[in-house]
Amino acid sequence: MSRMVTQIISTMETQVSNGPSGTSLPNGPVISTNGATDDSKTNLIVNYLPQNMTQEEFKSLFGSIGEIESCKLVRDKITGQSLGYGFVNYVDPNDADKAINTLNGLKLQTKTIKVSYARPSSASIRDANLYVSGLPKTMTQKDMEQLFSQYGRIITSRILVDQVTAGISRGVGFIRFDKRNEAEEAIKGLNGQKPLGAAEPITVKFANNPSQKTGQALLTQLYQTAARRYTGPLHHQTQRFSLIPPFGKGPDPNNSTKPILDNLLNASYGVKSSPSLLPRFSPITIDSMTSLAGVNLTGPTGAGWCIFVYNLSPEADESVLWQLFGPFGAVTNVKVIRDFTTNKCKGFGFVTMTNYDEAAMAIASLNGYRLGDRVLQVSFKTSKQHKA
DNA sequence: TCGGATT
Repeated sequence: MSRMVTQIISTMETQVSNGPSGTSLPNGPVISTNGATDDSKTNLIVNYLPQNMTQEEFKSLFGSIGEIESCKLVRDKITGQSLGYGFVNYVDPNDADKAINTLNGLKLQTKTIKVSYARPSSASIRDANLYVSGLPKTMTQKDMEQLFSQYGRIITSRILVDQVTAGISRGVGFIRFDKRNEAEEAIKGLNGQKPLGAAEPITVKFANNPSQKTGQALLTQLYQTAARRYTGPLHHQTQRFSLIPPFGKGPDPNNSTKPILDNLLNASYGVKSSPSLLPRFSPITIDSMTSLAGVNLTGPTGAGWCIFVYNLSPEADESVLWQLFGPFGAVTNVKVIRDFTTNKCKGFGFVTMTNYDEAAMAIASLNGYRLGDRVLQVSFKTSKQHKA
């Protein structure tokens, strides 16, 4: 990769300013009487950035609004992976306001970015984000906020919803408090407790960093994107498995916009590779973010299409699922269900794929596929364990 | 023979 090595930024939600010039320019930073800069009207936090957006793309997008004093895409200290958020400090408060008005809610790939004023940097607001699971499906975001608000000021909250069933709660969500100690109190008070009228207790814990996809999921998506760019969809394995024609050829009555959106829906902004046998991955910089800005992605934006895989051997592991499903398209997650005590596979697992047609092709091809001495049963996951 | 979930 020839890309300039971007700095690895700590996981702290802090903005390190390049510092004021020391003189007060007409549109320059506001200097308070004690000499500290007041960034409250110029400094923005940007959330839900696409996983592979680069510092350069980030700066390019927000620089299109006005002069930037400093900006940072926040990355994992160890892996260098984007944590999906960043800070932009404008010179002119009017530009900060303009950025919120024009860029908040912008859809980029599968994300809808959030642009808002950043809170002043402080140690006490770090690690104040909670992950909540086991929520009753009927509980709304407002209900959840009400439950948690007794412990402090809530900055953000969210309940994750199922993409296919049009917004049914997945029973998990997030609550970010203003202060870490408020979050700690909420864990003490609510973890393992049953909300009023709920049948099951909820789990409340500190959240992981955003978008911590497995490295393998990222690699798989990169591979898919790169390979398809030059050879079209991988169908060598499809042909081995079935007589179904390769997908991606000819009109697709179910999704006529797919070719246009293909690059955006997949993991990369763009991957160029030499047309050799082994793909090389060298990200390219797109010239203008405006090409992305005009596109509104439609359809599922959530987890993807969940596939149930039955009749795996007790020894099966995640890698077999990656190998089986990866050739059909973008796989975002695989899971082998294991017995808690023996740690052996219970005979089934799940695979999540981004695109419906690829998931359908994988199912059509892999259902009935013989893996060792077993015949797999593969289908879309049902919502409940009842049979048809 | 259909989990656990990480914006």
